[in-house]
Amino acid sequence: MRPVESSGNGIDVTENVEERRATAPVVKLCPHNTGISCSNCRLNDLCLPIALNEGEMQQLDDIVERNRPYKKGEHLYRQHDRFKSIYAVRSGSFKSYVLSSSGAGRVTGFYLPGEIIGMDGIADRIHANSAIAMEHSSICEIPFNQLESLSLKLPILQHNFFSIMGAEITKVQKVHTILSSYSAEQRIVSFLLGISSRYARVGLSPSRFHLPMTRGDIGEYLGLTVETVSRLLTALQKKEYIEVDNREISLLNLAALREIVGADDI
Amino acid sequence: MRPVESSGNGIDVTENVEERRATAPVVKLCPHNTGISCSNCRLNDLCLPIALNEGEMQQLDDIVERNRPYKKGEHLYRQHDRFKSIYAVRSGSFKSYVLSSSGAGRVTGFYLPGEIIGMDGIADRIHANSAIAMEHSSICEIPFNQLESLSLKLPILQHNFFSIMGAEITKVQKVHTILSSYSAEQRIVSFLLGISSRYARVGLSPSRFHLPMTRGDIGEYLGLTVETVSRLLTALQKKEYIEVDNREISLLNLAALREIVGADDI
DNA sequence: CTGAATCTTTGAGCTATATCAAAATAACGG
DNA sequence: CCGTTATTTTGATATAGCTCAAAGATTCAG
Repeated sequence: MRPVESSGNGIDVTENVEERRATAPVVKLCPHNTGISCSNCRLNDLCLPIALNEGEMQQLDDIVERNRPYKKGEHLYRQHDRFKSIYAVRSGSFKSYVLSSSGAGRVTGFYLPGEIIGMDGIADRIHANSAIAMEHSSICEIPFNQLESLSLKLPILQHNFFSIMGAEITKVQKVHTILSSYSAEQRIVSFLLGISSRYARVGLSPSRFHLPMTRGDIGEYLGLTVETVSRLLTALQKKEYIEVDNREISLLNLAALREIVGADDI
Repeated sequence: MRPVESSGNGIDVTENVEERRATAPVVKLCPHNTGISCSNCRLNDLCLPIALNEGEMQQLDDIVERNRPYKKGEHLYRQHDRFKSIYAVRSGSFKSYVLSSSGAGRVTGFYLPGEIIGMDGIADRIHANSAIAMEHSSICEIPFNQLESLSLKLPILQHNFFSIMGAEITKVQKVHTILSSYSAEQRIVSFLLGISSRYARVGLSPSRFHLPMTRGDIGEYLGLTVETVSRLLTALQKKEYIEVDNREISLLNLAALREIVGADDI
């Protein structure tokens, strides 16, 4: 009944990554591996190094720190920590969240492979969020001061980083629109379509994927309760727009889903 | 009954700016004036030129274009326009918004003096929003390509712009939290406190200010209806936490307002 | 200054989503 | 493998904020 093995043990995720890879060339490397470098990273054409030549990429490579993998539940940084680095997700996934004084945390973002996390600390050198691994994950740490220095020497790198920050602004603004004007159903669908295209970006299937986050996380992120998230996933399944098997999601009727959010979404 | 003249004619705003100036040194210059330069701009210590020396500021000045003022309702740029520049608001105010295919626009941001608008186009070189003057306003246009080039030469400028973009990310993420977890009352109060501190930043009174936007704009921004915005402003007035006279707002009980949003806000 | 258009307020009722409760399922540490 | 804990689902009920409606106030063009 379960079509794809769940990622419980933190290793099979890696296998899924290769297994579900769609179009991009497959490089046979464990993505958690620390022996990797930017030039042989399968994500280098959608990360900081885009369009850098070999020599430039080498210079970037020299400042990147590839730490040990993070276990599920480990923090990358915590709210109010001094900001030191930004991080590129190499494998696995993270969520960022804030704790309100009233106790309850609110999820502010999800970060999938090829995405940059930590930019919430750039402005005032203090992280505004906490970031935690949702599964066994690995990252490339890029010390920000060194990135700034290198960006002065490599115009393309500076340009790329401006673009990455700009994309983050656009992405968060999009969420603003979703939260301020979409119904619960539209939020969920928009979320699923967003995850889908983010997986597609790194060569994974856009129509069949594993959600690394809980229903509760999704609810916090979208401003809904767990119950509403659960009910709506069930309802969408009943309509045969999606298939839900715990955290495995299949998008069965893309056209209908796009219709729900109104075509200008994602 | 009306303590401060409304900004209907687009000129008295300027007068209010000087009149309500609190602590920063007053430079007697019409803020709409085009003869201004970064070095004598009263906003230069909270805009792009922070910490630049005279020579550096001159170089920045050389790429800044100071166009004619914008009349209320004029567009600075429109959704899908080619991205060319970012803009620093020198006086007046703008709002950014997106149009959904379903017709209704949604306000995505408000931009007050000393703030930068237009970063929504950096990532893919197409503006994701439209931007429109909410009153008679003037801006400094900074062509982005030239800003990038100059940033390679002036480390402090590069640093400042990274910080400004980082601040935009943090600001929009904050709105995410507000929309996903605050009640209507908390949203309104948070909004008022936010406007207050943004005015304070440019030396205006934090406790008494003019709202340049309509109730409808506020509602779209906060994911509420006009009616709810209106009702809640009335209710807050009834509690004597604020005083409302059309678009003139006085914050009467800061402590109570902060209590409502839960202390960790703003 | 005048009339039209826009914005704001207020009321009455409705509904989408929250809340509360509890059972069913899955994940996890030992 | 097993008991515990966390997550997910489902149901019943409550309510915050929406919708519809209409009057009042303000702004704006001419």
